Amino acid sequence: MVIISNNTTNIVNHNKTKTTKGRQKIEIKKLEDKNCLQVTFSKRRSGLFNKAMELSVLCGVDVGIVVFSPNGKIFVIGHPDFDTVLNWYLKGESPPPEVTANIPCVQEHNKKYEEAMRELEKEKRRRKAIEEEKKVKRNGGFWWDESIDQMGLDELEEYVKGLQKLRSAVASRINDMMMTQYLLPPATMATTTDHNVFPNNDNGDVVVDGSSSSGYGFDHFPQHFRM
Amino acid sequence: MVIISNNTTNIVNHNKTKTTKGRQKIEIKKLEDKNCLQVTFSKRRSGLFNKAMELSVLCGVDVGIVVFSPNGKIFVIGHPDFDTVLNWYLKGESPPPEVTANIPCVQEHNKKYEEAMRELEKEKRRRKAIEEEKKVKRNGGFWWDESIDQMGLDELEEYVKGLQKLRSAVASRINDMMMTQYLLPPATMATTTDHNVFPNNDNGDVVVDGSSSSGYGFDHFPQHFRM
DNA sequence: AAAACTATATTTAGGCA
DNA sequence: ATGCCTAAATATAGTTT
Repeated sequence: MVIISNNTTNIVNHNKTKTTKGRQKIEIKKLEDKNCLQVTFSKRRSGLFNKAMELSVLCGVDVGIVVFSPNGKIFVIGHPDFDTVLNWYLKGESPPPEVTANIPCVQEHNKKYEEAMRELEKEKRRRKAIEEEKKVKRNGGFWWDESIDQMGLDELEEYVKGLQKLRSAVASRINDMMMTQYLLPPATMATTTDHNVFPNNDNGDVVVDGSSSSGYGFDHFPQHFRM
Repeated sequence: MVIISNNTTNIVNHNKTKTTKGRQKIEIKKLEDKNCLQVTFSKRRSGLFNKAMELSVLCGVDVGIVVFSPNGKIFVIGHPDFDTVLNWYLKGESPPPEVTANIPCVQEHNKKYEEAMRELEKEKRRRKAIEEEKKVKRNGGFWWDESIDQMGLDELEEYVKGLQKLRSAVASRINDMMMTQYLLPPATMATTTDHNVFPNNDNGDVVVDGSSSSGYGFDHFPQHFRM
């Protein structure tokens, strides 16, 4: 005898007929049924964002996710918020360390080692960026000295490419300089506590930032978005 | 009588003593135990990346995730790869549509409607970006006409801010122009099929790109990374 | 096309090698 | 810290409203 609670009434099911088939196993390959795909996308995106925020809270780490929906809408989420995380990534930096780092000199050695390792990892990126910078400059000097209002579409696209390279070159140089300063004796270390060089926090109007800075409402995401 | 398979030997447990406590419920708040936190981070990051790639395959969508580990390492994953997705986001564009869109005129009407809605959504962003552009220009004209080699750290940071604003203004203008073209009669529509304006696919050397372009190895992530 | 619901598939906390 | 194990906790496919 199977008893099925229906939240309001108890239904006694004398035959062992199941009311639903329950969760079925599926292959991980592109869903064909357009409707099913839509529903699955919604459910799984929610699940993914939940997991991301749980990871962020449990481990005190920063995360950013961007998803393009099947209908071309963009969904983002992040802690502290997507754009901030993005900029840390673009700058090749880590989020500012917590103030727990102020325990004087115990972890000093460890810290230096980690810093050095990180620098090593960045080396490749930096070098590549510098090469790009050089290439851009060689390519006719000050190509950017124009107003974009007169450009056509193709010119604009070229322009954006150039900017992209230049930005990454600049970011790289900033890293370089900061690193150099960190490696000097502590007395001469500049007080560059504010790592947030890129200030674009205009994420609210991209599409949706489910619970990014809204105190982690894990149980429900804003339902006002339509894909 | 409980029979517990131990992979190699069968252990018959006559008492109903459980061998493990199994999964315990935990609160979603920062883990205190440093060691536990580390383990949980690894496990859950794996889980998160798996879910992301499943979502990507099941729904045929593009995803990007970046996570800063507790030890300051950066983990990224994405489809087709993180940097590509990132650039789509930065440009405010959608990934290039699949060629399935060639079914002649049935969904034509629907498509136009969706396009219009998307344009509407972009309007806010566009306007804001244009305002920023104006502000930047008013702010002394061609501030960018300098070489970055002579700049100090503070100047560089200001410079990057400016570039950031300019880039978003340019991206916005490109969107604008493309949209305008799309809305003209089909005969005059420009053939701008290549949406990939930003080509930086140098993600390999950031930290790790678990299975991004390696054919979705869901069951195992590269284990050569150390946090 | 978004909620609720059920039954099952998957994930993962806590141990241990 | 990675891999495996178990049992319990979640996530979610399929269905219904």
